[in-house]
Amino acid sequence: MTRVLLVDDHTLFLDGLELLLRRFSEQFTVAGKINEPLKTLEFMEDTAVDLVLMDIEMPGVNGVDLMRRILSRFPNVKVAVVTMHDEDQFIQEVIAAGGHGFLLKSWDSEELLHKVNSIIKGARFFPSRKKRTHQSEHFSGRETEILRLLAKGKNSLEIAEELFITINTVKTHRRNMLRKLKAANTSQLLKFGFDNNLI
Amino acid sequence: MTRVLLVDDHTLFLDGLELLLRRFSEQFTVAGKINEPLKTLEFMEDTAVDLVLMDIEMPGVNGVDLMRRILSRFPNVKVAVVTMHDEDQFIQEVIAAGGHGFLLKSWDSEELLHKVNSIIKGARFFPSRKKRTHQSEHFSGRETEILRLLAKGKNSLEIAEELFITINTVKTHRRNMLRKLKAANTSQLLKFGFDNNLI
DNA sequence: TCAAAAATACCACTTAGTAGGTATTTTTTG
DNA sequence: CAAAAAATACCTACTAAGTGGTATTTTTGA
Repeated sequence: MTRVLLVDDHTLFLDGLELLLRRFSEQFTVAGKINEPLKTLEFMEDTAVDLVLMDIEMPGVNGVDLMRRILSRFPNVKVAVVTMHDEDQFIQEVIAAGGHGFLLKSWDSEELLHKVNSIIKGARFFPSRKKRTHQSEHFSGRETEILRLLAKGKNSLEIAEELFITINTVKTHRRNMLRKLKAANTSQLLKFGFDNNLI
Repeated sequence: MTRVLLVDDHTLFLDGLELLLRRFSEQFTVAGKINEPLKTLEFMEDTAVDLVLMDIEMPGVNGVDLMRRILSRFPNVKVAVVTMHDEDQFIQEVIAAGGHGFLLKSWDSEELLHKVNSIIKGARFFPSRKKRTHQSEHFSGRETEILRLLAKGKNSLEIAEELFITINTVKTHRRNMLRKLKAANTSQLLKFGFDNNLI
């Protein structure tokens, strides 16, 4: 018997997952459904669970951070993310935080349940990174740094002064980022940055 | 007895809403759950429904357009949107399309069910626009529309062509947005848009 | 109905960004 | 160590963005 704790700011997600777990398998009990992510640890102090399924994009809460705290306080609990978007940045962070899986809300019931089962049995599941490598060669450290300053609204000259380099260098970095993304302008670059949580 | 049709690309949403409707009220039957939005009309030709609850942000499908087609073919059916984001742009479009309500997935079960009940009884429900005026200061509908196109990486000329206005007008709108935000460039504007869920 | 807000439009000018090429130095890594 | 990747830098030319001013028409809300 696997006791599952569901954490999401969306009631519908909580209900949906509960129904899914109950309908397709006798193996699971829903130990709790938590609407306010910050109360997760508090709940777990009182109630034993084997698996936490949590969203990662929740208002006012850093999902990865919460996951880290859960794993640090309860090292034997398995924690998997169930989320809307399969963004590489998140996936990497969840792996780094020691999470046990990265599942997508868009999957059908069967696939979702199959992955959850694998995780219970000790497997870890993460989407392959193929998307990222074919989507873009990734940005270097300096490039990402400049991207973040762009997102703050700085222009090339301001960035140059802040990084103690010339405006020529900043322009070269910007051009290289645009080329890598096949983007025509900074707006597309910023959208990529926001979507992939680089900013 | 109200026959409800659920339309969403996310299985979890379909299951969640079904559970919600069944648990809290005897009044509803789920006439169908549709995972592929394009098959909605086909389904409705065969099966009578009283209320359609549909997502509006679905890949490859224009939700507002689908709503329009449903209402045009079945004028007596009530159609409400249930979605993640309460973007004013969408709300206005749904109102214009003749929809009966705009509900948020983030609401708790009680609130959601209450609104659905009101809609069944003939009410129409849309989030007040107060939030917009206080949240995003003062961007007009047209301004927000242009902001979204900017976030897609379009330049002024492309936006002008898409909206059938001149580039001068686009530039005026952009200038007005920058002025309202006291922003010096489009990057700051985009950051504001992303941070405030306008994009 | 009437004033305010929004949407539309044009001109002239300055500044910043984009595109192409090229090249050196530093750092990383197999 | 040697090759590859990253960071640095400069040049020219062209394009798009941003600034300031002004004005008309349309829509909205009290």
